[in-house]
Amino acid sequence: MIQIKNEIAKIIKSAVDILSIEEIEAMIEIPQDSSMGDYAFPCFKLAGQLHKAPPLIAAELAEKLKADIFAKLENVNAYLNIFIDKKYFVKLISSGVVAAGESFGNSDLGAGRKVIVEYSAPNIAKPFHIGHIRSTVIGNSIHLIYKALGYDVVRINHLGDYGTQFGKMIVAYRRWGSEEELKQEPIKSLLSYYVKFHEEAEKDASLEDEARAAFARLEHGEKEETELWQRFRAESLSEFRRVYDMLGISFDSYTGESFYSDKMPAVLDELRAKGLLKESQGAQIVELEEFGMAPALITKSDGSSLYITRDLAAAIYRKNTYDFDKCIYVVASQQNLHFQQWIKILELMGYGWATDCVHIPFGLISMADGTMSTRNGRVVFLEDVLNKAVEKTKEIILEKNVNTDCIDETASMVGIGAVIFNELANSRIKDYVFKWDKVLNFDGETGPYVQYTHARAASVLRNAGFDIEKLDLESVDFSYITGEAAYELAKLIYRFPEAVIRAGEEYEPSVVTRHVIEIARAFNKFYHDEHILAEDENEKRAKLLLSWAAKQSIKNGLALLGIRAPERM
RNA sequence: GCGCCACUAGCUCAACGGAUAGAGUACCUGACUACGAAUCAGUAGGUUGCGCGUUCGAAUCGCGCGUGGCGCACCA
Repeated sequence: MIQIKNEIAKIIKSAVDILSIEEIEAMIEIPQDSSMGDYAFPCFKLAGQLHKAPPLIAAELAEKLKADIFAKLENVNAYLNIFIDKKYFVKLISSGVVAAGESFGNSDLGAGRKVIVEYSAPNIAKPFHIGHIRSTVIGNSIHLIYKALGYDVVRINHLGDYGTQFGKMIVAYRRWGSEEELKQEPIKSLLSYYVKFHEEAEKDASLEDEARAAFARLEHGEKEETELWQRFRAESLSEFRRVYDMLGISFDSYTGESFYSDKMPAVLDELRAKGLLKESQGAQIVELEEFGMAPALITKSDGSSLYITRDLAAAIYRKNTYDFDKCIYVVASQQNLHFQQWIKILELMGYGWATDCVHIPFGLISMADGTMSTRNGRVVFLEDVLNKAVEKTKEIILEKNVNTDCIDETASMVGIGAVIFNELANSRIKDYVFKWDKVLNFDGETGPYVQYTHARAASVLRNAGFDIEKLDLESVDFSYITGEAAYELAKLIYRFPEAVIRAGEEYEPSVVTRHVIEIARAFNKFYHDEHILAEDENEKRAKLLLSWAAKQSIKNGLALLGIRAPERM
């Protein structure tokens, strides 16, 4: 599809040749109010070199520039306001979407480049709770966005399947657990043992030492501990898979922390050989004071490993295995310091590719009565949230008497879509408090609103018997698209690919979410203001094509968020 | 104490250093005899936490302060 900004930049450059096309393009903006043009070029920066007042420059440009794609040029103060020929614009977007179809919004920016996205990474033997939704859903969307940008993407679920917590679990199971319980309700039982452990550890601190010892034995490969750990791991994984299936999420690799346990000695040797390791209070550390950071603890005084050690091993392993161009870690902002230390250590080890590793943090989800905590059982299970959302959707469908023969599937699409959409609607860095009425709200800027818009467009196209395959594009007369609402919709569709690129650059799925909302809102206004199934065949054909383009854009946008778009709901 | 992050309408949030700071929600009001009312439209709502600076121009950049969150050695 033709890049209008680039076209404008070329035309401006031909008149004032003091900036590069890229610089001009970066200066071109989109006015908030479309009465000030489809695009605008502020002339302040030219003033110095041209020795003229900005408004004068703008006026001269408005006078001087001529091109077929311009309907009108105006100058308001220092701005050159550019109005694109509507017919040209609408034709451009409609044919662009038709040509691209399912891949409208995609590009080849990342062709030939490999990206790893690490996300979700729940702790085995703990329930999958609402706090895990962020990494899971944000990471999944980032992977989809990078894929759309043409990158070769590898999805890794770095399971939290190792560490002292398993020592705790083993101790707790031995003391208070039973084979019987574990068989019947594996996750709930494991959670109760974990909670019990922390209750008891409050009274008896020696339990913590016992847990560390149990983990040390696990790390040494002792049979009994290993068997228990494997048991816990298998039970948890099958539970996680159930939730991933509901969300429609999968991974290329489930190599968690335990996978790297046998790769750590080599890392330790390397750190030692490079003179980075230092003993302190019986533990091995890397001193980072000169970089303004607390020292990083590499191994505990009992010799067992820590999180950061495994992350170092994992990064090196991944570089060797995948030779990535970029490795994206979608992990909570609480771990900012950890990632700063970790990346600094990789740098100190002499790995230039350390800068290709990026931590993408996100804010905290808390409960109204405090931080979410597995230890004291104050959690909301993600599966319960998804089920409730589906249930509520089903009630609404039945109430509205929707014409669909697959109520359950639609309810699942919309209910789960609502939860995902809600999660991806805001900037990922924002903290928020979990509230049932918020996650179950289907009015306003929500997933169901966007999906409804898609279904509505589908309905009009269905009623008209519109078939894009049989449409002769040349026969469509876009001069029938005259309304302001139609034109605003066309502009938003045109800009969808730019939103995808920006979302990728900023690792920010909400950029796509918001753009999809904008398209949906514009379509609804268009739908309301104008009669699509017009008497005049030519008018109808043009409007149907625009509707089809809107529907396709919404569908593609939702797909990048990991949400399906129903034909009816 | 030190570090990182956040702070915009009653609430939840937008806004490539650019024009009169925008949506949703809640309150009030209007529109289903055209294609789906899970919709659309209107009224009202602001000293962008505070101060100083940089700039032709600051919600946005810098410095200082305030409030809140998170982190800071054997958890992950």
